[in-house]
Amino acid sequence: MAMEWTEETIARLRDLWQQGLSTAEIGRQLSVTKNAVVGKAHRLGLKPRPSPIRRAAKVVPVPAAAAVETTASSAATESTPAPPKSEVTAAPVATATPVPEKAPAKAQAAPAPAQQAKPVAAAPAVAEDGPPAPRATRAQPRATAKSALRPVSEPRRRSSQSCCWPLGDPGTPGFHFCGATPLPGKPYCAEHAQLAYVKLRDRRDNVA
DNA sequence: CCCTGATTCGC
DNA sequence: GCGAATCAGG
Repeated sequence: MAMEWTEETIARLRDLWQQGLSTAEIGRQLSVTKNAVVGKAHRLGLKPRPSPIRRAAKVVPVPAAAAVETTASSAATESTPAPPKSEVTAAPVATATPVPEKAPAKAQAAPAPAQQAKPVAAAPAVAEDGPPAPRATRAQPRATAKSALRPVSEPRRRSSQSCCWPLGDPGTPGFHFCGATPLPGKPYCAEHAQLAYVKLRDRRDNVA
């Protein structure tokens, strides 16, 4: 069954996406797979994040018919003779977005260093429910978390004006977000930020 | 092997 | 429209 992309889930997707979280991570917090996340993100039109790969020349059949219609309509708009080979696609970085540098980002930029410390939705007060409430268990199953967790100074990228801490189970009637005023540059309010930024290396074991 | 995102294509 | 399968780079 297809995921119900409600306004709330979409809003969350957008928010998390904007925060720079990885697709897999967004998926975990949203209880969907990374594929679903990236797929939806595409359809939503948002998706200008650094891609690890270039993926340009594939084994796609590309019959001779593809070369047709070059002259027909698009006068001088479309004319890509296709690069000869390994074209180091100069990743079209955000057009006019103050995207943080990549280099320094590794040390102190995005709130999601990935693979080490990540803001995860720890089970709020509704954890007793039992359902797929976001949880933060398994602190350090492996030694990957060698570095200490520290969000340090977040880049001033206020995403929303309300804490997006999830309360309840997404998809259920009672689900809603905290809504309180978040900390500057963070998606959560002061209280939830404390719970959110914990060390954790959870994998994908959604319950939904 | 782990991770990442991108694209395809059956549903 | 959705997302698993697949691809592809780090």
